Amino acid sequence: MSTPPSDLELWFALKRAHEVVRARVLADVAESSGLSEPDLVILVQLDKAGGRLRQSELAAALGWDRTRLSHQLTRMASRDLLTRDRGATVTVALTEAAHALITALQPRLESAVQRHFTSHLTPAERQAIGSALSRL
Amino acid sequence: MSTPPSDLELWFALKRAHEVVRARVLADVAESSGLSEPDLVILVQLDKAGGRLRQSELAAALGWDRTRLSHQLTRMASRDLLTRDRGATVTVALTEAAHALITALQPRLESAVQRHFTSHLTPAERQAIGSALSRL
DNA sequence: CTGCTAGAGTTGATATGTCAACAGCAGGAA
DNA sequence: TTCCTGCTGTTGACATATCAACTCTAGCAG
Repeated sequence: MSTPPSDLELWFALKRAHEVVRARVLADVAESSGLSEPDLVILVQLDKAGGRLRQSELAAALGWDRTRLSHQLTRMASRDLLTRDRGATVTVALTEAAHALITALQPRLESAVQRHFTSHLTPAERQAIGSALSRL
Repeated sequence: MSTPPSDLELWFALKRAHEVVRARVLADVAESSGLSEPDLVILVQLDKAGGRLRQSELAAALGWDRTRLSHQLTRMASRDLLTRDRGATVTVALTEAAHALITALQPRLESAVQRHFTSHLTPAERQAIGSALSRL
């Protein structure tokens, strides 16, 4: 019934909602694993790819730039979450420990996302959001 | 036609879309004003409130915690974008320069948001996203 | 008055994100 | 060969985000 949101209001609403959901999901993840958001997305991506990827492929899959990824991988390698094999190109691989961690974590992550995000959507909203996001 | 996205995929899609749109809008804003994202949201909020707010009200309006806001305001005050008047409580006010800046910037910001975000949505998607976001 | 408590802000340490500059290397063109 | 050029990755500087610990002040109970 209230006036429909302006473009700007819609944008700020998206930012706000994203921040809120992100904070809640990450709080769950951090509590059960000690992993941060960048840790998480990198481990999930590597796991999905079978445990190893060329660094540039990882960057492309995530949509990250080289610098950001390089810094993050340096920090993660220092915590023994992954290894870097340098050749003409660099290959990143999960460690045993990280593989076990991410395997155990996935179910919790899915339930957290469902609890804090998708469960609040109607089927129509879910469909609309899915199609809109895939287009952006 | 492809399988509908899982909860997790929908979540990662939201994160990715948010990052992409954010980067494009901010690139436009930064080019025309030199302002960063936190600069922008704070200036917009202050401007909307008439140019001054108690620091705690600003934090509540943005959904930011005290620490984050305090650090950010310190950096912005050092660039003469705002002033802090301390009494029993702290009042934050736009400077002349910042008010002029944000006034001139609003039209560009709206067009950037429209160009990079809302113009890609169908009316139905827009409606669904608006209602879903307001609920989260 | 003393002491307690809650709210508001600040500070310092550390993690993360962004930018510009650089290094190394492969594949050609000259 | 030498010299480009593009691709990949690193580094250092700085901006931003997060966390824990701290100060300060206003109330308020005893």
